[in-house]
Amino acid sequence: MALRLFNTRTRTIAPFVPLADGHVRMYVCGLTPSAQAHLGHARSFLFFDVLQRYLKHPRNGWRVTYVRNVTDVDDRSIDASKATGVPFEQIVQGYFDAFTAAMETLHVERPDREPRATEFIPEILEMIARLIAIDAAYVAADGVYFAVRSFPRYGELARKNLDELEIGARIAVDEQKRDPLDFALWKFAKDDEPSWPSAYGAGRPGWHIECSAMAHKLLGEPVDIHGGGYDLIFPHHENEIAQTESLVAGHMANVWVHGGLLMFDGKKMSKSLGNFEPLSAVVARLDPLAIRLLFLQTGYRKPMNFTEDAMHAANSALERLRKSYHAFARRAGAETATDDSILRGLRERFFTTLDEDMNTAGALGVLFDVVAQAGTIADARGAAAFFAETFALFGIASVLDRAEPEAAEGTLGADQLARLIAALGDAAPSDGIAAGAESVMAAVIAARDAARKAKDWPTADRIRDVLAAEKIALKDTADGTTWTSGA
RNA sequence: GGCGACAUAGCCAAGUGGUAAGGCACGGCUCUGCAAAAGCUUGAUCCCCAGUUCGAAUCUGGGUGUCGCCUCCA
Repeated sequence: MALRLFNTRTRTIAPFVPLADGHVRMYVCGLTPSAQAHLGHARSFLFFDVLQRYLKHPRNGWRVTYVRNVTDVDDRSIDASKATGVPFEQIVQGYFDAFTAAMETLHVERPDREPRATEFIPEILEMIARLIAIDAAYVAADGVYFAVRSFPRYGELARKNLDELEIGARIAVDEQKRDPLDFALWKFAKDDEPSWPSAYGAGRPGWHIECSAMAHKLLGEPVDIHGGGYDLIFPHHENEIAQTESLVAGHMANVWVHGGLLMFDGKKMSKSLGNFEPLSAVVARLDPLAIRLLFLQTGYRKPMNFTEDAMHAANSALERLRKSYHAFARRAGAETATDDSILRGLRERFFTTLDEDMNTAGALGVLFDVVAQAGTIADARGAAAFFAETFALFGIASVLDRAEPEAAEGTLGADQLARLIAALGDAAPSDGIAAGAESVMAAVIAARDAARKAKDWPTADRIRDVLAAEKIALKDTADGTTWTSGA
């Protein structure tokens, strides 16, 4: 068994083999930082991150060149600039920095290249010139357009028919275009808009040509994998194909991979609907590793609804995996190496499951089978190593470094301390509130322990009730009693 | 209006022809003086109808519902 991937162009799952020996070239359409990034972007880039990790994993052992572009100039950022007076470069940089920081907390590895559209203006203009030369593009009053009718295979990727598209098209009819579906390669600047000079007039690149030009320049054709979200299939990727394949023989990409969209409240998370919380805020509020786990628990091609309930479930699941790993690690110290067919079987099943179109959810299920079969697994060291390996693959390895939860945690307000001291009576620390939460709680716990030793259950339980009223929970463990405050 | 995807236990979800993984929650059990924590553990015949097949959640046809694309969008 080896890796198989679903190819949007053929709509089938087929074995994935790098075109160049042992080297995978992957181009993923990245962010347009003209607004806050959201969890939907994270889901998509998280998936390609895991894919990229797996391509490099010893199981496949390929070298990967991963390019993810940045569309650092577009209508939205220019409009925002006009409205606020802030240069568009600054607006874009701000959103991009926030996005990058969030990606880092999510442990999404940085692609090898993150090219920006504005750094490839010459390449873009060269491609436009070549398209004009073969009559696939033409100059109109407000820009340069690609003539979709010049490309016979237009619509092949999205399985759309040009004539049917036009019947229901909601595109504003533009007299300057030869066909309503023609799209801009170059947009002439109005008044004082940011622009770059060109043979046709000062302007800025259209979105689609950027990716064609950057992929061509940095990776060439065909790339092994061209990816993005499902919403990019049409028109973005269709247009990229039309542009590039008008100029080069064959396909621009061997496999087209598209990630399912993230929904919120039953609707696609999107800039236009604005139905999302900024990614930077989400990442600060929720455990980024639990977010990763949550996304990996659903097939990457399926639409997925984001809910707080699912988030909580992922938190618990992640915690369970972490605990199981630590249990194996503790056992591993004492044992002599063992050959373990059960563990080997589970490991093999993990990878054959993952091989089938990156079935991370199924593979995760195998991981939980390891947890469930902990008792029958003899090779604890091997199990710990297997966890470390798979966690690294899924980008959640750092959860293994997390220490066991603090024995005592939390802060208490002065009023809370005062009430506790009052309840303690003679057992309270002599310096009262000044003693601090730790000392007061130590006294409380000592008082309860004394009562428990004396089998004075009513007193012991009363103390716990007093604490409960202050939202303080006690936990009796083999090593003593710990407490936590708050929700 | 056109094109496409999805519909599995309370919630999330894997599984594409041979008698339904897993996670979370709930209930039960173990352990605890009790509780908490921890560990173990019980639940589904797969939206509806018809068909193909020895056999279908998995294939075909018809419904119903939800979502996406057709306009910037991962």
